[in-house]
Amino acid sequence: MSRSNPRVLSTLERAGGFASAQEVYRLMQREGESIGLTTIYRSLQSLVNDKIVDVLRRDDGEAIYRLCGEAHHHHLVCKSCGDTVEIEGGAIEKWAKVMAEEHGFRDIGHTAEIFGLCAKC
Amino acid sequence: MSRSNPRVLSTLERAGGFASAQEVYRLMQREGESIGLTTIYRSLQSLVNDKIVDVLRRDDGEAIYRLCGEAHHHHLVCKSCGDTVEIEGGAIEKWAKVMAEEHGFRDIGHTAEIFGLCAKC
DNA sequence: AACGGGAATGAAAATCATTTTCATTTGTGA
DNA sequence: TCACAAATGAAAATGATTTTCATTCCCGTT
Ligand SMILES: [Zn+2]
Ligand SMILES: [Zn+2]
Ligand SMILES: [Zn+2]
Ligand SMILES: [Zn+2]
Repeated sequence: MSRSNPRVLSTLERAGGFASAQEVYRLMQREGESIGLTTIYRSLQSLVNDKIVDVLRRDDGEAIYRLCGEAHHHHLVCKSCGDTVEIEGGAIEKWAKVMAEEHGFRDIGHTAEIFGLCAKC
Repeated sequence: MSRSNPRVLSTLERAGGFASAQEVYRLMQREGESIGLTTIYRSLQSLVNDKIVDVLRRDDGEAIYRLCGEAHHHHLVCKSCGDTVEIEGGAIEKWAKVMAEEHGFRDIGHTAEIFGLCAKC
């Protein structure tokens, strides 16, 4: 596998930590950086593998990459404008544990996302 | 706009109420039905507009259409053998609603999955 | 410095779901 | 029967993502 090109991560940060591969590409072009789209896809994929960014899907199916902090959290995402709020899992954390025990599962993780329309949309 | 071709809805039901457009197409072909892919996309879109089916996204970005009224549930998946258990959302359902309200989001949906190692693995 | 091999890069082609175009067929009411 | 709108689907277009593959870059060794 390949390692992430640092300029890609840097651009994702500059984009507000939330963008599609195509958007990162256009942004870098606009700023005069010379890079291939392929490298952007590869770098983002590598960042996902390393759990440095999350990947979600827009309503239209395009993948959006989001820089994630260390702390475990969940997302509230606007279906229309892509605005994202990091939220606490609250009751989910216990729910996951209880459900897993109940069915004999161990070594668990979980994902939970909420999608909807934000106040502006 | 166009109205939904009834054979498409019937096929989606027969598929367990959960399939992509391409899967509906392949299923109808296998059963000897003559229909164009375009009509399937149009019909599914129309069913979505009429709120007869939901549309979600697979991890790979492909749209999957789900008959509304299918019981809402979540999954507990084994990372190793792929075994899957359908589970109730429990506290999650209220969590999603509360979190959304708190941030001014409306018209929401959510996803939540737990993954781990099952008893056999 | 010259060499060599593996990693990184990116242009171009391939893939694949979905949408658009547009010519043809079908249904329906006057 | 006629006219006309809606429905259909083949084919082309679109657009994101992946694959291919030749070239370039990096780095340690001779
Ligand atoms: Zn919004
Ligand atoms: Zn959590
Ligand atoms: Zn298992
Ligand atoms: Zn739920």
